[in-house]
Amino acid sequence: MASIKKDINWETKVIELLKEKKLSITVPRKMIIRLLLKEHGPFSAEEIYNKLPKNTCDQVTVYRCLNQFVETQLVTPSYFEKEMVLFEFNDPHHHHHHIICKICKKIDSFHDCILNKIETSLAKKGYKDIQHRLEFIGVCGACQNS
Amino acid sequence: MASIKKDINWETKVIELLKEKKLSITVPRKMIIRLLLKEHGPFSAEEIYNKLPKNTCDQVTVYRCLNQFVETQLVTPSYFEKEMVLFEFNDPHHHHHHIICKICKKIDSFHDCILNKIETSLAKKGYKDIQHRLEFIGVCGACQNS
DNA sequence: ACTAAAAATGCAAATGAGTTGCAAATATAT
DNA sequence: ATATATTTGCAACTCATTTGCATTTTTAGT
Repeated sequence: MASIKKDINWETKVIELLKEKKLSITVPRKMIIRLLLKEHGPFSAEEIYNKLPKNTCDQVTVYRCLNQFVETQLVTPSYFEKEMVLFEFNDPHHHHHHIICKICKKIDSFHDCILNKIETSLAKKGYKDIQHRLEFIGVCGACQNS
Repeated sequence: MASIKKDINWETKVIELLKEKKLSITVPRKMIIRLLLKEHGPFSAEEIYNKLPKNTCDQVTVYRCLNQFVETQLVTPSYFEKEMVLFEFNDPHHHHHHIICKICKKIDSFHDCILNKIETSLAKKGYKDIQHRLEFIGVCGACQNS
């Protein structure tokens, strides 16, 4: 009973999100968004595909959906390394960043957002040899009228 | 005369850098480092290959060299998008970050390094709809003794 | 609801940046 | 100068992601 109710709530929430972004409501889209809401990644496209119930959809569909979600900013991609794009639900109320271990590749996240504060907080967590990558993405003056 | 002298200086500087990183001195390595010192990227592996004088080396060698340079931190990679890794000489005295235009993909760089300051400075430069990606890379506690 | 038009999906095939194996060439150390 | 180790070129390969097209599902209009 409780779980049915809970699923109905997920369904409603997910449909709302898709409508907000003007994306049509399809089974694969709903399943992927629900997964990303329930489990907090970041996950690769392949991990997402594997986490979906068998026969939910083709792997190609996962790629297509994720691309659309990124375009509509429903989902945020992180580019840690070559061939390592990880996706996460984009919740503006839980803005955060990640740290990846160079060796074991485990990813941890933190909610600080000023660089020096961050480095201190990461050092306290036991990380050594910390580097960072900071990239901004925007629309330049020249492209604003096109 | 002046240009020969200048080239000799480049040669010396480049050899010094390679030795510092304990990399053997080869023609392709020297050429790639010299290019990255002379022109400030960031450049893709392909761009680098094309900028090298014809027949300097194979494209595979460019990939191999760049990977070694990244490993030894002689060069810094930026991951703006999937399949878009850009390389730059890593000069600790000119620490900076980039902004890419979502539309035209032109890359600009800036030297501020506190997030709010940065966003203000980018807005002054005329960018709109600014997002950022900040990732940290380090060695976690568990991996420090392995 | 019913139907036509639009959009999304599955499958198979293609793409393409980056990697790998191996023999030949080059660099390093003694 | 010679032996050993490293790097390079070439060709073939890999593998995540994309694309084309026929089929299915969704949406919007009546």
